[in-house]
Parts: sequence; C-alpha cells; structure tokens
Amino acid sequence: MPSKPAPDRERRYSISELAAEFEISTRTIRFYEEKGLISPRRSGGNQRYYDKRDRARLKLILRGKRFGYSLEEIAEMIGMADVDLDEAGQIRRSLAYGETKLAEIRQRMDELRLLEQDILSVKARLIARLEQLERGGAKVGRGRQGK
Amino acid sequence: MPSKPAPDRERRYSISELAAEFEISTRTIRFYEEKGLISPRRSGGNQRYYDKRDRARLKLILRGKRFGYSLEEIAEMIGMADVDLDEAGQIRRSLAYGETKLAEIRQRMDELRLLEQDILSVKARLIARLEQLERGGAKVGRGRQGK
DNA sequence: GTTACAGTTTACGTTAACGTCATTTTTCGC
DNA sequence: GCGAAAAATGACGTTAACGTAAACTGTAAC
Repeated sequence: MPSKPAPDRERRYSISELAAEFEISTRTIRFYEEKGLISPRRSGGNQRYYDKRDRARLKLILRGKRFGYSLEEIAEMIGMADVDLDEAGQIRRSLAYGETKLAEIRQRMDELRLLEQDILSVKARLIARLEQLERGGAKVGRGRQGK
Repeated sequence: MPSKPAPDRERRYSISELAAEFEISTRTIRFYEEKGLISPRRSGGNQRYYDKRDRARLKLILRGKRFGYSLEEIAEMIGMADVDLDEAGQIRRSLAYGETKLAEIRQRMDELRLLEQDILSVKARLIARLEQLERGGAKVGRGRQGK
C-alpha cells in the first residue's frame, strides 16, 4: 500500500488566464476575492494562482450571476459548498439549505418555461398580423408608443 | 351582426395595487415608466391607471429581472413585444429577434440544469461525509477558509 | 542585467436601480 | 365641502458591482 497517492501536479491558472477564458476583467476576479467568494493561493512573489477548484468556483459565481443572484446570495450558496466539512450538525444545516436552493432552482425552471410561452405567444400574434398584412388587410392596434 | 363587440369594461389597477401585488414599491413602477418599459394611461386628474396588458408587462419585467437581465435588455425584449404592428418588414425583424431570445432562454434552461447538478453533487459529498462521521471516521479536508 | 509585460495594492470614479424626503394635487368617505 | 389617504413630481441619496488610473513589484525573454 503506497503511503501517498501522489498530489498529481495540478494545473495552475494565472489571473489573466481565467479572465480571458471567462471574458471578465482581472479586476472583477480580484473583486470577487475581496468579497470572499474565492481565495486563491499565492505563489512566491505574492502572485495569485488558481487551481481546478477555484476555476469551478468562478464558473459557479458567473452562472449564479446570469440568474440574477447578487454576489451576496452567491456567497451564501458557496458558503454551503465550502463548509469544508466540520461538524455533523453543520453539515445537516447545509443540506437543508441546499434543499431550499434546489426548490428555488426548480421554480426558476418553471418560470423560464413561462417566459418562453410569453415570447411564443407574441410570436404567434406577430405571425398572424403578418399574414393579415399579406392578404391586404389594414387594421390599427392601440397605437400607444413608449418612446 | 352587432356593430361593435362592446369594449368589455376592462379591469383597472392603481399603482399601489400593482405595487402590493408584486411586492415592489410604487417608485419602482414609476421608474420603469421613466425608462420606457411601461406606459400606463392617465385618468382625469393625471393619475396613472394600468390595464391587463400593463400588468402582464410588469410581470414580464420582473420575470426578466429574476433571470439577471438588465432593464435595458428587457426594454429590447419588450420593444419586440410592443412593435404595435406597423410594417411587415418591422415584424419580420422582430420575429428574428424573438428567435434569438428563444435560443437564449433554452440555453438558460440547460444552465439551470447544470446548476442543479452542481448543487446535487455538493449534496452527495456532504451526505457521504456525514455517513463517514457517523461511522466514527475523522479526516480533514484542505481547510482553506474564505473568511 | 535590463526591458517589457503581467501582477499587486490603493484609491477614487461610474452606472444601474432604485430609496427617501419634501411639496403639491387628486381622490374618496362622510 | 372637508380631512385623510393616495398619487404626482422633483431632487438628492445610496448601494452593488465593477472601471480606471497611479505607483510599485515580480517574472520571463533575451
């Protein structure tokens, strides 16, 4: 039985590498760190280095943002993903929190379906109107413009 | 054949009614109007009155927000929902725009599924750790805290 | 070693999306 | 017709989420 599984020389990312990959600024990444959302290690002369997990973390943050979560909310989510395993009680609490989030996500899915329906029905209306126009009909709507 | 289908006395909402229903402030609603997102009619002494369509509009705005769209982006979406039927060319353009949005929405759905997977996998890890704890095992993770 | 580029910290600036008065009108119940 | 509640308008304040500039340090190629 080998004493250690060999730490497997993990891939390291510089801040600008990640910035380029996710199309955000380095400032943004440092900002997330200020807010406690990521905590990369420093190498030699005080430079940040990101590993696989940090990268996944960043991905999660951006994904959360795309769904309208604030950084603070994301921090909570991550707090859950980050408990770094302590006490059983803590873990149970985190599991409960996770359930809440899952429920939220499922509701979001339903809402997305609704949004899709909204747009589809607008589409239908437009197509109908278009066909009417092509048949030479002329009719005016409410004519209220939001300019 | 009756000359007119009778305009069907539509339900009217005051600004505070809508604010209460959607749990936002009246200021917010007026703000959306400033930005051209809604344009309610005024009744008698200059007061805003919202009809069914305005209400649906507001709903759409809030839904959009929950998905991280900015008001400006939502305005675009709505621009589409609002063309108020002019020329056939315009309509075709709007239809194309709608297709883009639909594609976006479908991608969002995929992402939501990914987010769900993220959380589910965290959950699995936590449960595994919990069971280990209950069997009396003790092991420490990386122990990096983002405080 | 030096030069040029990438990274670090500090600090002030900016923008979107409202919040919060203060003041003036309207509306509504009596 | 009147007082209280609701609405309108205008103006300034606030917060989150970065942008931007300056001044310094580390790192990589030659």
